[in-house]
This record gives sequence, C-alpha cells and structure tokens, in this order.
Amino acid sequence: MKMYKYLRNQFHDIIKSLYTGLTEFEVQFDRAPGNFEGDIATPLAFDLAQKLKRNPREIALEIVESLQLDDNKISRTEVAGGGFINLTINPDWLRSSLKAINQDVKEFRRISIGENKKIQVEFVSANPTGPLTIGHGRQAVIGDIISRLYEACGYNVSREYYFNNTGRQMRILADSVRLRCKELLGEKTEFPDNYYQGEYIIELATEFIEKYGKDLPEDEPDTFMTFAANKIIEGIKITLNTLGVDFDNFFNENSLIDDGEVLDVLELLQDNDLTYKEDGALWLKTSELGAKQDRVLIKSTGEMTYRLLDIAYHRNKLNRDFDMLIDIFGADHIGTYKDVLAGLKALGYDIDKIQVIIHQFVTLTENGEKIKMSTRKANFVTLDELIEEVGVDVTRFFFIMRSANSHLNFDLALAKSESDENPVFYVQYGCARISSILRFAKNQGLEYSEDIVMDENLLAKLDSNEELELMKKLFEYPRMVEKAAINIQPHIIPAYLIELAKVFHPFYHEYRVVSDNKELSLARIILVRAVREVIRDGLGLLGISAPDQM
RNA sequence: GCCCUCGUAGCUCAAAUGGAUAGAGCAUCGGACUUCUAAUCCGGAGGUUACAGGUUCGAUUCCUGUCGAGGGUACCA
Repeated sequence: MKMYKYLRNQFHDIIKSLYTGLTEFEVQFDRAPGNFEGDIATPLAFDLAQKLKRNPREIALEIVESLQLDDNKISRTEVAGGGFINLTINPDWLRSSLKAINQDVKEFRRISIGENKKIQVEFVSANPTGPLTIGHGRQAVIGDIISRLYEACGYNVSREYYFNNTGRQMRILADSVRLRCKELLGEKTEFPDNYYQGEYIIELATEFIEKYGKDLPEDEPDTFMTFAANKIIEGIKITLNTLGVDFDNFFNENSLIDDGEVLDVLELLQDNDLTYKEDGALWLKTSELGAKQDRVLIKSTGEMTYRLLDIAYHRNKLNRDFDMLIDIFGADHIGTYKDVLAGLKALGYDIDKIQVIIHQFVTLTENGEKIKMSTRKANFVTLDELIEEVGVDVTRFFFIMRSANSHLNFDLALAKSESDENPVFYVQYGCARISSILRFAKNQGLEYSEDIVMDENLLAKLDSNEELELMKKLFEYPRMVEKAAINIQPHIIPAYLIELAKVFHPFYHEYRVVSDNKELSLARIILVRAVREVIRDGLGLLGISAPDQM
C-alpha cells in the first residue's frame, strides 16, 4: 500500500464525514520540518478554517480525534503550531517497504495514473540545416526523460520529431551547398552572409561532388536540398542515438503539403471566416482570437509561413487519437505557439489536450566568456562535441538537473576539467559503493536472498536514526516519480537521487554493513541493496548508467 | 515601445498547487583513511529571497510599480 495514497484516503474520508457540506478540498502533505516531532505534515486545517470560518487549531484537533489511522502504519499523530497535523511513520511500516523494493523496485514505484492512456511527446524538431547544438541537447534530454517518466506512470508514450524540411531555410541550405561546390571546383563565388557558414557545408559539398560528379546540376536546387537534408538528418539521428534518445516517429513537414493537409486547414480557416487578404498576403485574424495582432499565413510571395504549417501539423496530431500531447519548445517559440493554439481552438479542437513546455536557453561559457550559438554562423559548439568532451552521463544529468524554465549556465571548462564536481558522480558513487559492499559480503558468505528479506526479526534490527532516515527517503520515491510526471518537472528526479545519496554516504561512514554480528549484517545488506535498487531505477529513468564500480 | 521567462549565500542552483526557523553543491576555513571504495564523511562561516508597496492566519511563491538579465515581436523558423 502506497503511503500517500493511504493517508489521502484516510483524511478524505474523515473530512467528508466531519464536515458534510464540504465538497472541494485538497489534502496536501509535506515533510515535517526537522525541529518538530513527526515525519509528514499537513496544513489542511488552515485550508478548512478558511472555508468553515473557524479556528484552524480546533479543526486540526477535531480531525486528529476522529482519525483512526492504523497504528502499524502511523504510530503518532499530533497537532502542532497553529494547526499543522504531524504524523510519525511506524518504523515497521518503513521496514516493510524494504521487502517491496528488494523484490521489485519497478512495482514499488509503479503509478497507474496513465493506464490505457496514449500520450505523445514532440521534441527536438530542429531544422535539418546543420548538426544539433547544445541547446537542442537540452531539449532532447528533457523530452526523453519526460517520456520515460510518463512511461513509468503507465502511459503509452510516443516520441516524435518534426522535421521542418521545407521553406526558405532549406533553399538557403541547398544554395549554400551549391556555392561551396563551385568553390571546391575552383570557381570564384560570392558567399552571402546569411548563408550557412559552417564547416560542415564544405564537407557536404565534397560528398556531393563525389556522388554527382563535377558537372553540377545547377538548375536542380532540389537535388542539392534533398542530398544535404538527408545527410544532415542522418547525422542528427546518430547524435540522438549516442545520447540515448530514441524516437518512435520522424514526421516530415513536406508530407503535410504533399498529402494536401495544409490546403485542408487553409480551407477550413477560410470557411470559418478567420482569414482575409491584404497587401497580397493571406492573414489569420489572430487578433480576434485573443492575440495582439494578426499573423500572416501565406506570404505575398506565395510561400506558407511556419504558423500555417504548424497549425496543420498539430491538427494532424490531434486527429491521431492521443489523450495528451506534450510539446517541448525552446524560448524562441514563446511568441508563436499561442497563435497556433488559437487557430486550432477556433477550428473547434480541444487544445486543453496540448501541454506546452518552454525551456530557457543554454548559455555556454568557457573561461568566463560567453559563446554565442547560432547554426547559421559558424561559431557553435555541437552536441557531438559536448558529448565527446564530457560523456553521455554528465551531459544528460547536467541538462536535466535544472528546471526547464530556468536559464542553464553550462560552463564548458568546468564540465571538461573538473567533472568530478558534478553531482552525477556523487549518485553513481553510491551505487558503486553498495555493489562493492555486497561483493565483500558475499566473500564473507553473507548474501541477499528472497528468504532473508521476509524475516521480520532480521529487519527489526534496523533501528538507528540513520537507518530510519534512509528508509524514509526510500519510501518517498514513488511520490517523487509521480510528482515529476504530473507537474512535468523532470528535474525533481536528479534532486531526489542526490538527496538519497546524501543520506546514504553518512550512514556508510557511521556504520559497518558487514560485521561480526551476522543478523545485523544481513539486515543492513537488505537496506543498502534497497538503496541501490532505487538509485539504479532512478538513474534508469534519467537514462544514466549505474556502475557497479568506479 | 509591447509581450514572455527570470532575479534566492561570493559562484551555479533547490524549495509542486501560498505553509512552520529559505536548503544543497562549488569556492573558503578546520578536522577524519592499519577495518566493506576518501569520486566519501564531520564541523565552521556565508541571506533584508533585486527594490518599493499590496492581498492574508501565513508570501521566495499571488497582484501592482521600479531597476536589471535573457528571449520574442508587426510577410524567418
């Protein structure tokens, strides 16, 4: 029985029976502060006090009096301060969780909120105009871990990458390659500033000549475009694979055009009187949909804008029968996604299904100097280069340990030279250390087994403060996974794992696991093995390795 | 100009929906390896949560204004 589920049910029942008029209330739980007796606290009496117009302390006392919590689970209940209710967990209940964790940690942390629900996460979706940058890396990791968290909560998750493989930037890409080809063949050219300057364009040009020969198909820009896009997409997929990010579907923008879906949307928008013509362009009446100004759908050149294509794309996604869609965008999309949602809403689609996560940019610094990243200019550091320098584990951990809407400061020099400062090693070290202990124990003839974990008398040996603290921390794990998923805040997981390691390492220094006392040794083996199970599982959710030795 | 995100210890960041005395890491100072991994641990110091108001039992969190950083912005994506 999950701790918080049990408590929530108990409190709900008692409040309903005590205050029959109340229908809407929430029971929230926090960890009790260290200076008060108790492990879990709830301020719900304050909430009720407001609704009932009564003294919070009186209400808290009333609730505590009527509450009939199982002594085997909660050993003490008290009212503290102006009306907080503090609960102390019975150590036996804590110890019982060690069985569950050791037997099957995935079952222990299993949350069934997503049973039979389908969800799609769209992320990265970088244009195929160059290698992935560090900014894309952050998004790749955030999206992947959000997907893993939802899977952990029982959802059926589909990861999708949307390739903007049409439009102006693709034509510039094609022409950049064409010009570099001519240079390679000895011709003098003017290479415009707004073309893609990166070294990789020259490599593409070299490969292009190898394939198509020196007689360039200059009147076939599509040949250059298709060649370059395919090569770049291939590279992007390799990079993502290296980072441990796998997609279920790659969706190409041009398919929306080829299948006529964009025209369908356009027709729908026009039929609903949501558009008008002006200055040779077709405008969407976004100002009537709550936005500041109207936006162009089709430019006077006849070219479709991103907004139109993105409305069509999201319509396509909504028609695919998902219960929820999560979009992960960089801060540069903050101004546009609202127009897209407004357009969809005007067409009658349920946009509440769409959750948009905006993440702030990564600031890359080296030796105190900011490095400005831009694909078009040549001075970016690629994701490949970063992974090469610091490794997959550090890259992933670094990108996920900050909340998405906080600017991420990535100090390259620090990541490269002093990677031991990175907390990922702190967590991994806990895992390696426990494996080492278990190896040592095995040599002494002491080993974990299904039989000993069922022995209540053995587990009862675990009664020191440090051991109980460790168990309390383990007990919180399922709630952390749920919290991270529901709030779409994946950084909660690394923060939790650091906390767990932070409780484990002092325990290790204070007590020997393997000692002359055989029973106590076995009990502690059960405990540290449970810690390792949770760390391993948590690192697994982050896609980070859990080494048995370091 | 307008819109969005943000401003917390010297630095990088936590603190779910408003909860009790705002927490970590790094850096700094002082300690701990003949015993299961010192990539570790123990202790000290470090704060008017940018600033000024407001809302209430209670504000880092919500509202208003000022200052500062990043992003978007009127036919790029």
